[in-house]
Amino acid sequence: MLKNKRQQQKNLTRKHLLEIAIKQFGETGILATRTADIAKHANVSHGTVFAHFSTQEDLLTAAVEEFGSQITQRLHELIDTNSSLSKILDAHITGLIEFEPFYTRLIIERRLLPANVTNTYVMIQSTISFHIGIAAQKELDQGIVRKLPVHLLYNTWIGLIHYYITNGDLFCSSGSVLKRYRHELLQHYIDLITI
Amino acid sequence: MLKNKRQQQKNLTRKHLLEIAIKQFGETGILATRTADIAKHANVSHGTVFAHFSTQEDLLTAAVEEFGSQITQRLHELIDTNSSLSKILDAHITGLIEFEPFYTRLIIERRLLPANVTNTYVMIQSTISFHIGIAAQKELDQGIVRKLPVHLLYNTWIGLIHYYITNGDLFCSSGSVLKRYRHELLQHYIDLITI
DNA sequence: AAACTCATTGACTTGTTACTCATTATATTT
DNA sequence: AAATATAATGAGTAACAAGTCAATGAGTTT
Repeated sequence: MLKNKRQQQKNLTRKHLLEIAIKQFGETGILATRTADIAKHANVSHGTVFAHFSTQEDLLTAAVEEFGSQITQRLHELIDTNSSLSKILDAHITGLIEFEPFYTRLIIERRLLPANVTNTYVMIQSTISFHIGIAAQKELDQGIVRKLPVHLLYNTWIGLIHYYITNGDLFCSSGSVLKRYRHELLQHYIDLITI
Repeated sequence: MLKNKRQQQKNLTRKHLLEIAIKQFGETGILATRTADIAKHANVSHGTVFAHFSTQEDLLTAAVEEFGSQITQRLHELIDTNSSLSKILDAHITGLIEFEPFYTRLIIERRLLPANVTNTYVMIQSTISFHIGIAAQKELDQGIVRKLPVHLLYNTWIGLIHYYITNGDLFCSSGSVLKRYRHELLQHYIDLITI
């Protein structure tokens, strides 16, 4: 399949547009990025964008889904199912750091974006919540972790991480908030939930 | 001062515009609310908006500042300085609930708004962080609360609350997330931090 | 190699919205 | 009461950005 030059080229352009879109969304913000910006950075004409995606929303949806499958795949690779909770949380942060620019924009802007973006957001969260849930329950049974509802343990962790990400401008003027605070946050959270 | 009819009227219109703006921002979203919407709901012409505020950003800034002083004043009224940490957190939620629509939009959209909005945001957070800090330290000294850095105790609380607010669409389809989860969240947080 | 297909182009159209300004009506001053 | 000042009006302007489409030229088919 795709042996013919035209199809290959078209497919390549599409992939390239998505790649550039993800990059631009991360740098400029999702809502603030214009279709013309993406075209320019991808070295194609403005019209080409609409030859591949019928509307801006289509492009956005495709980019978010592409991002979603990339990050969930990476998280799956990073997480060892039999690890301790602490190791899983550490892997979680490692994964987020690799995708930090876009991930940051996604959690900041999600509520202002088309509804279908939420599907991807939920998928990403489910990926990690599943593993955290299992590890937390295990350590809870072993008496390592305090007796608290698993979903609240999870929400507390995500809440803390997202709080630092969404307020990254206040926590550090430039650079990655996650890199800077990962150890402090992980240590604090573990201290908090262990008996 | 302001004895003359014209000045009174002008001042009244200005206050009314701010009031309507805050209401509309809460209902429609801050970025999604157009100057024409505010004019319409305030029953004034579109031009009148610009007779009072030279730009949309000016209006936004004034509205956010007005909101900030209202909510911080109310929080001060609600918080009893000598209360337990639990009571202070409860008062905090009570205060947020009274201003929930706008507060929700503010924490969702803050990063996309003009920089000066952040000043008000920080002021609101400082108000509550001050009281929580004192109460937490007190209970920490009394051995009621686990030995953890106060700023992390605070960030965990705010992170949890903000997580529920910003993901309100996922936690409950309509109505106030804070009303629905206040007891669960407060109970969980107290369980988490007490020895 | 001629006919045809289609990815790409970029100037153009359309819709939106912040902001302007000459005009009007009403209050204040002389 | 006449002259003046100004709050409010709303039709009009300008800028921006998404989306369109006839033209182009390279690739594919016959």
